[in-house]
Amino acid sequence: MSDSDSDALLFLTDAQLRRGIEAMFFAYRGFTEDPDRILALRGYGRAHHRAIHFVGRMPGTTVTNLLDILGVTKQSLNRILRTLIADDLVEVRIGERDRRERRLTLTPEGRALERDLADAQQARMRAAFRKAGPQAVAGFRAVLEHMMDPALQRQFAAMREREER
Amino acid sequence: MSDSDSDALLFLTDAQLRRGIEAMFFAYRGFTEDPDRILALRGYGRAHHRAIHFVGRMPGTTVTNLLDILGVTKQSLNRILRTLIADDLVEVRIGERDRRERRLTLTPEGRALERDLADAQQARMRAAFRKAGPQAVAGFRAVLEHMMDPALQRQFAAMREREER
DNA sequence: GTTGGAATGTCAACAAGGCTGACGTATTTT
DNA sequence: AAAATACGTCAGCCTTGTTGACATTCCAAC
Repeated sequence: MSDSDSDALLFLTDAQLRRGIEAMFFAYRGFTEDPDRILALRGYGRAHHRAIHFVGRMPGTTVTNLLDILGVTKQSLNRILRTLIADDLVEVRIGERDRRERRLTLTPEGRALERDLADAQQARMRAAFRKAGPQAVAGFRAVLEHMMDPALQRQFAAMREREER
Repeated sequence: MSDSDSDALLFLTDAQLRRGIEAMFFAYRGFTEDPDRILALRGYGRAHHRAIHFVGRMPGTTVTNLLDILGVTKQSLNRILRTLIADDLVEVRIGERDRRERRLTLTPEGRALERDLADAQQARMRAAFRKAGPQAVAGFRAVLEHMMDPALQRQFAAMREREER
């Protein structure tokens, strides 16, 4: 291996990878902290946040679709969904074309909570993005995308397209 | 605001921030997946991984120090440590200067598991780093650092210095 | 020296939120 | 009519977070 080759690969050393791993761990804590505080006020947890987020993002989604995205069992999701429906944050309608499906949407109250949570989480993300600059943000996202499982990468790409429409 | 200003801030739109948030969520799943499989074989969870990782990184650390880094209650950590000690992965020595302290180190067996876990997690990180390139990796780390809480940022910087010695 | 407070760590009990397995009920597809 | 799909639910388990009560040790003030 030539000197320039090994130079070019210096960012792949064990030490560098370990730094990446630890950065990921510490940053994720910051990432969840602010919404966690809001959720705690209402006796909810992160699972509720995830459900609210993705129902808000894809209104009219089905339970099965949500299961794929969240990567939990239906029993687990059902428990959370049950409380959200009981608390009138999520609304269920029987599918029109296929009446086995349950179409999920946020109620006005659900949208309000979704905004609160998103605002809190986005504030920190915005600050980090601004301090790091656009180039860094592009890199941040590139690395994260490559770190996902292929199936999730596709999910992610699909959401991006939904965004652009 | 001039056109060039608004152009420069395009990476801070709500849509971009949302993409960042979702990327973070999906990527973290990938990030934990591979070690999770190894841990499951021995009946351990992520909490065990975190403890093993940081004890390996800072041999002779105390319980309190570990608590600061992991951000859980001492009761929670204690339960995990108890199993790791019983399974002979972590060794405890009473502090020499202050006999209230418990100094933690990995046993040879603990180091072996630590390496297995690190190898699994690093493999994915290395692949992502390589595909994204050195510039992206720098950006990735810059954004993550700015996303941490200030206290954790300091912890992170301290570990980096330890690295460089 | 003794004593009282602070720091360190342990044990017990509880809750959230994952999981598996089994089963029931509509509804659609074949 | 039979098979497959979408969803809900009951029961029970595990990990890992929490709070509360308690034991040990150190240190500093008296």
